[in-house]
Amino acid sequence: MPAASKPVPSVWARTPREADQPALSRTAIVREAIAMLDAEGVEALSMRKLGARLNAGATSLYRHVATKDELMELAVDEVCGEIALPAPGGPDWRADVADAARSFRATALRHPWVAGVLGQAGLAYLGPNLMAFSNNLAALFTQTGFPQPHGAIDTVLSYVIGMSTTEAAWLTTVARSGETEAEFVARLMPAAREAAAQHPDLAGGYVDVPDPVALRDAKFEYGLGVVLDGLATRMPA
Amino acid sequence: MPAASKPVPSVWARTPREADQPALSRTAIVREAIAMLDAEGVEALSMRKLGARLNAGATSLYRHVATKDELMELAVDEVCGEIALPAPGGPDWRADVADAARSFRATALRHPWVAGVLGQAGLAYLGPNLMAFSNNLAALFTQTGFPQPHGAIDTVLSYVIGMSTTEAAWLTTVARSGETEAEFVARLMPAAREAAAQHPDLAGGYVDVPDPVALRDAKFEYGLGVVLDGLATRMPA
DNA sequence: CCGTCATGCGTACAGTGTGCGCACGATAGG
DNA sequence: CCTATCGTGCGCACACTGTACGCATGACGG
Repeated sequence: MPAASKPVPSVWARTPREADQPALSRTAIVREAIAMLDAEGVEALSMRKLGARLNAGATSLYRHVATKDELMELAVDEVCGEIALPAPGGPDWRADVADAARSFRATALRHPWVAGVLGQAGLAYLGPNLMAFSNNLAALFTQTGFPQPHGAIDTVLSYVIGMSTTEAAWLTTVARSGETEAEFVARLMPAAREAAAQHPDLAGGYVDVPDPVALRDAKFEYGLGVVLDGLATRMPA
Repeated sequence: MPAASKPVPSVWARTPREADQPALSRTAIVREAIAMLDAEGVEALSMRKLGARLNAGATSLYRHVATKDELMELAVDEVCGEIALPAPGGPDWRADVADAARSFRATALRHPWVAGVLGQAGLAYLGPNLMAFSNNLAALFTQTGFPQPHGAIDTVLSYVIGMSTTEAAWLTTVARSGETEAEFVARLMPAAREAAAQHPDLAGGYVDVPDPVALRDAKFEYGLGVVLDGLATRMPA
């Protein structure tokens, strides 16, 4: 019988589809992709592994998602939905912009892959949540009569994306080491100091840090203050 | 004769190694890798294609380079060597920092892959040229008695990296379209305007741009001015 | 009851990074 | 001069990637 060449041992033993599973859906796929990205980073996400986590084959995902790049775009936008948007028109534009920036950083650090992907994609991602964030930032400036709102948006966004990308990359490296951030810093310090010996003006950056998290927070706040001060000088009285 | 099973048709017909070729070397590999990255972007670089361009097999490269990641690190640092470093201690720290920032942006746009790779790697890249650039920036601040030089460095770097990454991603998208930047902008404008209809505060950003290159230059200069102004308020008189 | 259709999956293809071991030319030691 | 060693390049192989194609299955509307 040529039918015996089929890999199925018997037609009668077929499992009649596990219908209790919520089946595949675009939102479920995106949700699980984000979970994988958060846990293992961007290069650990493959369509096969993602399918396996959803009790599905790799190619089944393509019924709901055109391509892996599209999936990444959806994941990025989904994560951007976590950014808190301050209500525009408040009395203190400075505080509102700062809150938006902090919220962006916080979600970028919660999902350490998103800043890098977002930066590399540039303006190609036009998802609703990302657009809403940009628009919110714009509203914060326009509604207070800022002269060049688009320059202000790009300036704030560039600073925040640049800082968050660098920070997220650092956190990824730390996470891969399996140590706490403080341990990792302590272990790297001698090598860094030796490398900085050739570059005396950098040496001041390699002092002992008792609380690396607080230091990163302070660095971000410092730069944010610088940017906002610079913008404040361009705000008419 | 079992020797006939060898793929070599005859031992006597063997080419005696083309010794005129400059042979493989780490610097030649890195140089050619940069050329490929500039021409076709980061996802078009494969060890096999790179080997082929050097008249070599893929695995031959591994005699000179431990891994592809290491090759990328070498390429990034090599490119960072193109950044012009202003002499520290000049009378106008503002102009010097601005020159360093402009030079960084210029090389990042000449090699549109480098900003993204650099951002994603964070502080993991400690090549000499990158260290020299950081140190130069540090020297520009320390030698003028700036109070928090490391905060200033991180602020400027974050802004410049963020802006350059976004710009480079945009340029990559434009290049892949095969059109000029002006054509590409014109073609995208209707879609962008329609998308911005839902986001009225963004609408002002989608006006006709006669000269996109000049507009990007102006945007960069605006943000750079903002950052430097913010830093200037922290400089003691 | 019988198409039609959306959905999942098995197979396959071209391509990736890279470990392994062999073959070769040059070079040094007897 | 012969021989042992060594650096270099390469062929092969492995595990893995994204994704195109076509079939099987069950749900659903006529």
